[in-house]
Amino acid sequence: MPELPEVETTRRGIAPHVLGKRLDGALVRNAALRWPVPDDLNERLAGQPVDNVGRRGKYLILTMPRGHLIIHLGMSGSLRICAADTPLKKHDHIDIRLPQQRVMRYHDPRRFGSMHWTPDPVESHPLLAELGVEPLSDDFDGAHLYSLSRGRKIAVKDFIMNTRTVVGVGNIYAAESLFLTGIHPFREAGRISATRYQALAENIKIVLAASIEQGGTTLRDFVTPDSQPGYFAQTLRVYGRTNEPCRACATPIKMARKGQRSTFYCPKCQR
DNA sequence: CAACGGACCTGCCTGC
DNA sequence: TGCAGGCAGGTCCGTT
Repeated sequence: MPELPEVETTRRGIAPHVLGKRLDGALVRNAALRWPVPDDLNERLAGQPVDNVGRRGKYLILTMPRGHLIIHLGMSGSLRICAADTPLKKHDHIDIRLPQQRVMRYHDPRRFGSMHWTPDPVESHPLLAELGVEPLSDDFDGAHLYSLSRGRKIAVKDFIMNTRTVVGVGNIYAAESLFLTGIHPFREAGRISATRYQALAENIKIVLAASIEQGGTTLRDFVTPDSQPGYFAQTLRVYGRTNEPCRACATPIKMARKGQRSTFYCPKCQR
């Protein structure tokens, strides 16, 4: 489900309900996520106030005096704030218990998401330590993409989706930003000019920021913690638009599969 | 090293 | 109506 805009939308949604609150532990109904949920999660969280609600790439990070709760939503995960006695839906795996009988409820049908606890500096956690730059930071620009890509034969779409290159760019926003820049998704990363990478970096920032403004992209079931859908889907130019006319030149949008993933592009606008 | 495909898991949609 | 097959927003890991 979530790429960076959906995770950021989730972060903003939960923050007012969680920030500064003292957690009353966790209720783990199903610990079988992508990695096992720590069996002492309840004891780790109990009684601790949340000092910060942050994000690194697609990881949400709740910082407490004794450590950090790290949450990844995988493909189908979501968080929702509700009363503790709200009837359970299928795949409601974990409740993070808040004051006054409220909970932050983790729902994840496919269970590709995960939850971790670390008492160490969060950036040293193995899953975060090797992550690339944040796309909306000043560290991310065309020069960064250009220098990292020299000598690489990988397709540019795979290159910008690699979390060591830059975090947060998933299948939707990779396709969209390449369309805006007029770059074919299968072009070799090492054979793209500095000028084009400058434009690509700018378009990645524009697309991600615009989607965050719209509350993310709801394709099937993404909703914010307050149960609102995102509205960026109506802005998509190529993703999911197979055979529909290109918004720039009316050529039918192509869909191609590479590995397990679909990619969408305009065969005329993107070279 | 870099590149690529498989793996994890459930739900939903299509077509026979 | 039932069932098989394909597809889905991520990313780690093993193999070439």
